[in-house]
Amino acid sequence: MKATDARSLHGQVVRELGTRIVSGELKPGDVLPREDALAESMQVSRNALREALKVLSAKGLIEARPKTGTRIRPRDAWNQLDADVLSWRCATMPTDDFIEKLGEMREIIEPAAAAAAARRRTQTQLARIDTAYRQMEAARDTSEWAVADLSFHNAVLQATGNEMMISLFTVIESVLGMFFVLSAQTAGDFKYSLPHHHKVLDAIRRNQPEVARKAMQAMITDSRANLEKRRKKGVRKAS
Amino acid sequence: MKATDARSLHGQVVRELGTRIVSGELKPGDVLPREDALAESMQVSRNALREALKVLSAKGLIEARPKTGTRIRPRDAWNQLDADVLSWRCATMPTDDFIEKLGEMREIIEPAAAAAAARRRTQTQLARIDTAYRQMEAARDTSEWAVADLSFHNAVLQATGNEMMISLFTVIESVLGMFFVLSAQTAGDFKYSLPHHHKVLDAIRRNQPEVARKAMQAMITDSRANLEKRRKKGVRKAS
DNA sequence: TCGATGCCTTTGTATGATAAATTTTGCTGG
DNA sequence: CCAGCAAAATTTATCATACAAAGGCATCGA
Repeated sequence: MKATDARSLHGQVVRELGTRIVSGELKPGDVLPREDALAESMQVSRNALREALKVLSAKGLIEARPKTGTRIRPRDAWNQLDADVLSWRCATMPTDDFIEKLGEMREIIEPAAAAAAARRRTQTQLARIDTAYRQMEAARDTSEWAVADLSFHNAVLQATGNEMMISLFTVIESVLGMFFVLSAQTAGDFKYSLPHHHKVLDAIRRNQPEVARKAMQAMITDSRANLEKRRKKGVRKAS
Repeated sequence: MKATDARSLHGQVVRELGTRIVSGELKPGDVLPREDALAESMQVSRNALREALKVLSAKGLIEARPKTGTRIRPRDAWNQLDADVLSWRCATMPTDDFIEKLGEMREIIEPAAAAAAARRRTQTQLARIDTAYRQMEAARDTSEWAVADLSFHNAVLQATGNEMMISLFTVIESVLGMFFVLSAQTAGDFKYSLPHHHKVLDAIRRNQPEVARKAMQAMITDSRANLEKRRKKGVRKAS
């Protein structure tokens, strides 16, 4: 769940090349310069560069072969659910299209997760969701709200007990991240979704899967509509 | 989507250490031997080892810090949707619990994907699904059926046009892989799910999202029941 | 024209050395 | 005896260089 360490040198190289690829500055099919040349141009040893290339290769962004060189792989080979890839996309390409897709993913994942959580949550897991909810209640600004909100949705995913579901938190994280950015300007009633969260919490507490699913579904539908509204109001080049 | 190349040396190291970690032979919290010692014990250079460690680190399996050493991260930090991690789990830990979770994921993803595909598929994408269906029809043995089945479900995911959905194909791949292994013994009517697939194809062709969703849902429910049945019949230690 | 063989470029692997970071230890002063 | 700071030791991080292997390209021959 943790992004690659940006402090280390090869971490910086990963981030640099990764963003260049994801942003489209380096297109699929392009071949990178030779390793020693690229290493020199980035002011790192070939060794550090190679470690970075291996990481990018693990994310499906590139592929290296002797003699042929290292080339960018097609977009559908990328590990689109990787935490770094998602964050790089969010950082460089907040197109309407991408936001829409993120919302779609969320709408698939979270209601199902809420239902599963209502079915199988342990006492401890419920307590964690409850704690997050209270922190949302107590939040005094958008920043506090943001971390509490993330905690809430993370706790719901945790309560499913399905580790693959939990790994999908990276997607939810991206969605909420975009939302917070876009709603930072209109800092008015940032707690408006509290009732929705309460319904979800309550349904999970009472072990009512279908109620939890519907409540979560309603919350997300509302959230997407809200996002759409703010996006239209906000400053944008293309109409 | 492609697993790490096992031909290269560091690829072998990744696989070796990865399976040892995922299988539980190396437990979370354990610290690996020092890099030079580990490199020597695995008969590779420290360089190749480090590249492997970086890849495992990118998958969230390990974390390295100076002086402290390299240690196995807790399971919920692992990138459970990574193609390699999934395949290593399938190879070493086909517990009932894990199969159940895979089925749950599939039941969440595929109906939603079918609905989205029915809504947005292009002509070309539909053609690809159709082609896969015909290959399933024409399959003469379980092996041919397996590749065609994978093609079909992959084509449906592709037709959603959502790249994150497409990346989830790794999960479906794992589920079907397990299914094929378990159903290899009873090679009787391997085409029994053909009508289900036809309904899905038809609904997607006619742009009927809810019909497609229900058809896919029915297919998966049936598939899970079937898997459960075979699993009980099969040779197992624990009842 | 086709095919095989040798060369050449690029990634893959190995080795040794130095830097940086962090924990531990030990020293000093109160 | 304890607190706090400084030095040391250990481990990863980075660098530099050399050689091996693989894959394409050209050349040469039939």
